[in-house]
Amino acid sequence: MNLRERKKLRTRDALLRAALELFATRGYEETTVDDIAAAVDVSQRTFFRYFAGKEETAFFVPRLAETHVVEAVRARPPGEPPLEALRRAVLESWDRINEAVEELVPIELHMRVYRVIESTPALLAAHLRRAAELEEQLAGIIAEREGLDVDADPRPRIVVALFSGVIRVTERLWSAGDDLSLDAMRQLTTTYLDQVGPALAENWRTEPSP
Amino acid sequence: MNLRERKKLRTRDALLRAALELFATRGYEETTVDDIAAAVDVSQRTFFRYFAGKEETAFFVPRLAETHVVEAVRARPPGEPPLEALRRAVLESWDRINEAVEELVPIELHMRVYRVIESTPALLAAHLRRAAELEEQLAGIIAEREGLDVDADPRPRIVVALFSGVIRVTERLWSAGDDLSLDAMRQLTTTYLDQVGPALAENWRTEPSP
DNA sequence: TTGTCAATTGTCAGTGGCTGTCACTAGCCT
DNA sequence: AGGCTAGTGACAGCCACTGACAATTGACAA
Repeated sequence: MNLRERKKLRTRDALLRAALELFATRGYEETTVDDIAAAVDVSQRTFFRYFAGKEETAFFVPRLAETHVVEAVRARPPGEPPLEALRRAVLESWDRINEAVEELVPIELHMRVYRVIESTPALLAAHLRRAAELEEQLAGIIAEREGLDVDADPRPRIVVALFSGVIRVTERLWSAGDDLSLDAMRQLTTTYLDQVGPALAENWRTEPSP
Repeated sequence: MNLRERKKLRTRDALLRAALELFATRGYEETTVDDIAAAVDVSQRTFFRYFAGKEETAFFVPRLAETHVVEAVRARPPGEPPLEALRRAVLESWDRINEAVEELVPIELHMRVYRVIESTPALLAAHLRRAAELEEQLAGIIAEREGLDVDADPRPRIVVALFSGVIRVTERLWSAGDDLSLDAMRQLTTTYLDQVGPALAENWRTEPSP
């Protein structure tokens, strides 16, 4: 790796960390891009050469997490019922996610930023839009697993919608609570998913759609 | 009603209609607030005295619809199972929604704007955030119907999350399709809800939570 | 009517996010 | 060593949005 490229990475990471630190302490709206650039001693223009916008810095870490979740779902054994696959994938991927995140920024910082995301209207909106895109991706994967056409059979999109809905609820509760540990999240998620599990058919194949 | 107040309403409606017309034809990002103000021949500052932001004009009509849905859910007989109440409330409220909308702007225009909302990232994000707020409201109503505490029992938030997830999927499909009629929407919604219905317990009370 | 008061509006100036342009500098490669 | 190019800073400009103040317009009483 070049000196040039190393320098670039260092600048990007510095910008990222400075931004997150400022968001977590001062708040998102209260932080200007100039503040971030100044904290790293680069021009505002340079900031925009590394990130498409202020928002992107806030979602840099979540993006990592999403990637891992998608991979985890893809890695699930094909025999597993869809909802089960989603559940296990999510629960299992968190450990690896945590590792990957820690390499970039302290998890503790990410946690604080996550709370900012949930409590800042503009960021929450962006978060939900990203979640919607993830849903679309997952629906595609589920459909493929089951050998279905996403646009012909409603079920892939529906399970994913149901599943994501529950995840959203737990995310919100978790970020609002005072135990921000991984275990708390896992606990909350299983509890909430268990409220739906018994109510959903275990296997589509034994119950063909009309 | 005063001349003053009548004039105000006229200005607001003119701004609203001009904005929606411009969004529908030119696109949201391509329309500046100055364009909207100019179309009505008022200053940009005046626009911001009627609407908190450009976004608000795009969601003026959807806000109406949300109000009606909430009322429709509130009006459901208490004996009805939660999911059933939500389903009927939504399906039944559309007629009244359509009437109320038509008094403000041509429905056809609203339909076109809705497509713009779904296809403009910034608007889609805002739409999802609003939907999340609606969910919270509905969860409260459901909890009250069932005599539960929203924060103690997960079920209200979960049904609403599941229900809303399905509605979102149908909204997207509907707005992407080429039949923008009410009947098409109703058809799509019932079809999709029927895919979940049999999979969810009919009544919580016969199946107490753990 | 007319004069006074209050609401509505326009103008102006300024902030913050974001983009295009251009010249310059620092690292790369031969 | 020196030309090439990626990365940067400086500057100008667009757009959404806000605050402050002055001008205008409708409301209402004398």
